[in-house]
Amino acid sequence: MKVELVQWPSEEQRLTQLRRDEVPRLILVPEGVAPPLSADVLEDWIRLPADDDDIGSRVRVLTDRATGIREARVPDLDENGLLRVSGRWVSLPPVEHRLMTVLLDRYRAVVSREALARAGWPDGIPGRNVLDVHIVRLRRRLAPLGLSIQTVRSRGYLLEEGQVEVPVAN
Amino acid sequence: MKVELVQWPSEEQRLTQLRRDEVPRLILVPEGVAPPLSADVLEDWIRLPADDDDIGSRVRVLTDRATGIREARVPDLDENGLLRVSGRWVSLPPVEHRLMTVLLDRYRAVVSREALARAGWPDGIPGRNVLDVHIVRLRRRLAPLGLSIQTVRSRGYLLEEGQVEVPVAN
DNA sequence: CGGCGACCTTCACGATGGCGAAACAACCAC
DNA sequence: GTGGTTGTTTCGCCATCGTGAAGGTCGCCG
Repeated sequence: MKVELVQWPSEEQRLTQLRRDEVPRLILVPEGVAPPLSADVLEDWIRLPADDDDIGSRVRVLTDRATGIREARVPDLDENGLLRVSGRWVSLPPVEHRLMTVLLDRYRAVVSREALARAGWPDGIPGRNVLDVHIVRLRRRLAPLGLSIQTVRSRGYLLEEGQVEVPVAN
Repeated sequence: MKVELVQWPSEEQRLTQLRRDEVPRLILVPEGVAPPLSADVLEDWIRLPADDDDIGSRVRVLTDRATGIREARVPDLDENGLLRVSGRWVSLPPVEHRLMTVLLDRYRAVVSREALARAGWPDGIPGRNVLDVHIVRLRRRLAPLGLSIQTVRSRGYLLEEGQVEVPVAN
């Protein structure tokens, strides 16, 4: 995502526009002029005259933030079992495809084992342990995509992006 | 919330600590030294020598962001025992789930031990010590989320955000 | 002011059960 | 055959929860 450079205060109107459009922007503030203050994380400013490297550093941070926000989106699963997330993809076999459909419907929320069992095996679940095994397999398949399935003990499972829950010592 | 000023690169270790503790910080970068880059919205840097007003401006923005994030920390407990606070979450086992429900109902207010005991064990409390033990466990689980349970001696317990050390006046 | 007792904190231990994961076998598609 | 998918068995870890016990802190009372 491109970062816009804004002259201050001469381009104030353009700044207003960029803020409304949620475009990342770096404001160039001449000596002796007060910078416009905003808590917006997509906005930054720098005092002129400034080193090109310093401008580059701030632009880079703004870019990272913008792409970070952009990539916080829900993964996409099509009817053929192709799961796409941030450019990469994997193909899911039938059972895991059905499981993943439910997990995505309740993205970041808990899905009970019963619901998963019904989705994965509409004609009745074959064994008691099958679900566990398929969760393990699904986990391995999702890991390269930055997705992870968290266990919520005695309640079910939860699909979210990457991070691992902090273990607590007892 | 206080913004910490960090010398770079001499105070690198302190910076690591502040990042982990999610303390807002402004990094002071001498001439000719590359600033540390981070997309963290609670971090900013400024090139030395810097005008006091410019430092003040950046500190202020960081303060605004920190308080904004802090205020967004409204704990949310769902029916599955999932406790969410500002993006992060932990799953609470049945007993702690019931205890937490009462503590959240009376957020920032004192809840008596009797009320907690009734909520946690509707069929009668099994032992005299059980509640204490579960409070300890709940405390450890909440700490990573920035929540803490305070003891009000002979009155009960109180749930609030992040523990603050308050010295006793004499 | 010193000590007692109530209240609170924390650890360690064992029982129980949920869950993870490897290994194996059967099956199917190409 | 070769490789991918699915179900089963089996072993064992570890989270949860109650219990006992060892301090620690604080208020109150003699």
